[in-house]
Amino acid sequence: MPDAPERTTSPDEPRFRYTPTLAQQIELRWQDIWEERGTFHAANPQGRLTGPGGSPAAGDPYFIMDMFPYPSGAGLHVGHPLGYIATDVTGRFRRMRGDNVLHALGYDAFGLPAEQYAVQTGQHPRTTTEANIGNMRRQLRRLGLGHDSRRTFATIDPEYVRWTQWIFLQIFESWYDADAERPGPVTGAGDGRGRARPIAELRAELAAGTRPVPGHDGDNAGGAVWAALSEPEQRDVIDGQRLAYVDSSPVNWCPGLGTVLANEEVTADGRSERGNFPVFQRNLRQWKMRITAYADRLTDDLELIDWPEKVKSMQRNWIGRSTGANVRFDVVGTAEGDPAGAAGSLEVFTTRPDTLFGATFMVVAPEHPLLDEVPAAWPDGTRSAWTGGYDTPVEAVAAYRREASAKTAVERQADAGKKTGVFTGHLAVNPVSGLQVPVFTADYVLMGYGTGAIMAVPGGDERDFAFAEAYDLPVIYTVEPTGGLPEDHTGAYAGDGVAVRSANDEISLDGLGVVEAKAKIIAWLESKNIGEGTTTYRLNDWLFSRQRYWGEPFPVVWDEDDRPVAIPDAMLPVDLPDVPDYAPRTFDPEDANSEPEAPLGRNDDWVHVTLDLGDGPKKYRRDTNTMPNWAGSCWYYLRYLDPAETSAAALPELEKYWLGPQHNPTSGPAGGVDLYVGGVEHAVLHLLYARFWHKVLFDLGHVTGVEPFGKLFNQGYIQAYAYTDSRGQYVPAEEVEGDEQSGFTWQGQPVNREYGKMGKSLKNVVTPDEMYEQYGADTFRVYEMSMGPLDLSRPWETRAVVGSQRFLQRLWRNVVSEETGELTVTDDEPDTATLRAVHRTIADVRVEMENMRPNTAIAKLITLNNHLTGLSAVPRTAVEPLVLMTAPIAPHIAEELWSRLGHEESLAHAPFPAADDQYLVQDTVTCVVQVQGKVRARFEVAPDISAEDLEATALAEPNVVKFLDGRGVRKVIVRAPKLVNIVPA
RNA sequence: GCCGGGUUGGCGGAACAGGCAGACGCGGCGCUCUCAAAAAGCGCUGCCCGCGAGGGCGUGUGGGUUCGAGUCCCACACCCGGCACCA
Repeated sequence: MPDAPERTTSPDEPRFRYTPTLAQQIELRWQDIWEERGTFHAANPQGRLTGPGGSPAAGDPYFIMDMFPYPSGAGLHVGHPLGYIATDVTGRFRRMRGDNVLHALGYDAFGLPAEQYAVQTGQHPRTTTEANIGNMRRQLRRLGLGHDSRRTFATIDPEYVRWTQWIFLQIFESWYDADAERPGPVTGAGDGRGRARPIAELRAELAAGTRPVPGHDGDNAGGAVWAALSEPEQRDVIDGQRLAYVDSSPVNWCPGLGTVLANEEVTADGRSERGNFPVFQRNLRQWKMRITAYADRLTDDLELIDWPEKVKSMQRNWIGRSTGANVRFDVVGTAEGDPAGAAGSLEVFTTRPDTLFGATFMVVAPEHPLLDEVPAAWPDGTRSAWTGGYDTPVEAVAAYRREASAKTAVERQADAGKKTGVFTGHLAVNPVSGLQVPVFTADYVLMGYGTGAIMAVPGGDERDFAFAEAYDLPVIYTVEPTGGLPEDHTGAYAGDGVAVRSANDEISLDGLGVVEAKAKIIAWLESKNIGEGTTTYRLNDWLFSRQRYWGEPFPVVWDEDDRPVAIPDAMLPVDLPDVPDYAPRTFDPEDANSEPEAPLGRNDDWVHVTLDLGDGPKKYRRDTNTMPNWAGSCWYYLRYLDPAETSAAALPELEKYWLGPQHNPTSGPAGGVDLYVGGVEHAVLHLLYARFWHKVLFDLGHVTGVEPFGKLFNQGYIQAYAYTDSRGQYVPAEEVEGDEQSGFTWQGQPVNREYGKMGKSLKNVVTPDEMYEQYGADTFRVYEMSMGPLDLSRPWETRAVVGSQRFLQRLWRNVVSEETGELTVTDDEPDTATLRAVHRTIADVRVEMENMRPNTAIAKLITLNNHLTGLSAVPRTAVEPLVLMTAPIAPHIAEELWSRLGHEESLAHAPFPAADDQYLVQDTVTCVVQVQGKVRARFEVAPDISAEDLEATALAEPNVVKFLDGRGVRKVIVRAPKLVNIVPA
């Protein structure tokens, strides 16, 4: 039986009780008043955006931001607004403290789900997306968020797209000069060198001959080498240096979605994060961004920002910096009739160059180019176990490569640890020992990391050891702990120790520790020009194109030589064309050999154009890719400064004021948004990409700080229980009865409880609209904020919401008569106990709010409110501070009470109460007496009691005497006035 | 395996800097008001023993430091999240 006692106003309920109906009236009215008065308008230091009533900027700028929503068609559930309420509470608090608070909300509206939803409903994505934004705006407005409505926008707005494309072109028209001096803070081991510079400067330096021509030998003095190149050759050189570039390399192709994806959008088991389709590695010509040029700065500058350690470490891991050396091994032609002859050299990356003497074989990834040619016959000494049963290396390698490419990421992962591989027939020369070592190919070496080849040191690496064991390869231990390895030692030794067996005629590492040995061998390798110290990253360049309709078109056309040409700024934005069909061309998810087909290519008139880009009308082909939806979220914080600005993405003066380094007392040297709240799911996606773009913009002089987000806060998620019946079907959660002890039932039958997300299919969704209806927005806000600390995930429990409602009802009743609606407060002086309670609460609530702990702030407000409830009459001077302190959390009821208390101005800008110290001192405090650490007595004493008096009083306590039980006193610890601890003899 | 976070009543959670464990809320129990119920108000509510005064136990487990440990140190177990054959 559903038990749903609808809580509506019953006839005999007092007329002026704070009911859901009244709450709703109050809330809607104040929302209109705020909007009319522009209460939450933040004032820019200059220009058209001013504060409430046209006021100029005053107070410290404080920029607070949410990760903006993606307007899906599903609507909101009660979990979504959690972060928005939290930022609103903080913003309202800071505003009352006198800060100039910038808080607004835009919409992240391009992307796959919006497109899929549109395809499903058969409407244009713009239509459905705009409808979704409208719906979401309505639901959020009802929450009473104190946003500056003049500053909202969506990433699909043509003016916004224009600047997204402009930033793309800034990146396209830049290159990374690793030697250029860089302004701004120096972090990590960095030398403050390396920054993006305009391509025009590169071209000028190449022409002037002050810089060698990349990829072309010869002395470019006077620009001779450069001048000798043809114009197309020059353009190829330039295009190869751009921070946004097109190249053909292995990318993630997802036939099920019909698009390529960035590494960050592919899960560890090789599937698309969205849709969970298989992803295949394919060589395709695609746009990339040279994020790897920023790998060091992206790692090191994490020191400058106040972010959760978890997110910082996820970014560090993702970038995956490791230092070591590249070492080149000569590869020898071996068998007679080997067509390859001397096959040149094989370069490996190692973090342990000090173990070079222990390299007894080598391994290259199956995709490694060395395998394109292998010896025709097995060299002498080839063991049968190495050949995989094939007669020639050619067959063996071909078979292994086939096998490896057919393996999915899942299989590859499942096989991790189990070593497979095959001898390639190649032999290489260990440059320090002179030994010829066999070159294997095995899939435990990845082409995408380092050089795709390793020197295998089975004595020092577990994986190499496992391979050596499987293929019967020699093991040399070159590092031993002091005292040597035990007789029965088996497996690799990867621990600390000193080098042994590591000497030749020219160099000896023996006796050196790992660190010293590394330095020495690197110096030696460099002197012989067979290797050098280097740093490698797990991070790869960011794949930036998508074969989708619903995204920003690239502001680039291709000329008749098939080289990219930027669209001039004045011709931006490049709008999305009308196409007959905007659905992506998707394929059988398993069909790795399908080819991406961009929907923008379906409009010939749009694709093939004649444009005058400054050198007369010419024929061009437009780029038919679109940008990933991360593009819009990479810079939206800048647009809040003034979304209507037409001369720049963001005006420098505004950027400096709101985002620059030290723009307020708590802003750090990197500057950035003062508080950025959102879920942790974007740790290596949006948050990494946005930092990258920001650094490019910094290098090019468009922003003054090196980081976009000074402080990041990850809010927890609201979870919910879901229930399944005996067949495993979900049943409506709101109709389930019972509890943990008695068990849960639905319509009389026992059901199973699960804990997790809220979702339609789980039949446990609770919507904000239901909460507005049944309790009002203020109660909903109080409940969400009181559930626990903001960074913790916790279960939603609708029946507990009533506690928050009772609090507000009691607060209402402390000011207004439920019977008559008249004000009930008195102008009498509060008694001392009340004054103390008020000022204690003020002092505490300030601290809790400063530290973003609304849950404990609410607890203290409730305590004060309950104290006032117990009084025969509530003094105005006691309840007014309470109303003000409640305002950030429950703003509507607070405004209403404030206005009924006779104040004409909104309290949104009223000063937050300040505690008067004289009421914070108690005239008595409770002293606790412990005997051996256990509390045995307590009594009231004056706060300034002397240690001697306190000790004497404590020792005289009857219960203390009883527990001392005649034993003497060994020691007395006195912490006047609160504690005495007596240690018996 | 590595990295990050966590484990406190029936439930969500408090506890500043090592000093009264369990604030506040939900739920539960009792009382007041009421013809009755709801709402509201008041009181109690960690577990165990005891009529009571009171006592014993108690913050995942085991040890340690300390006059005193939820808090600090060591070891372990379990849970959540991330990464994972990254050379």
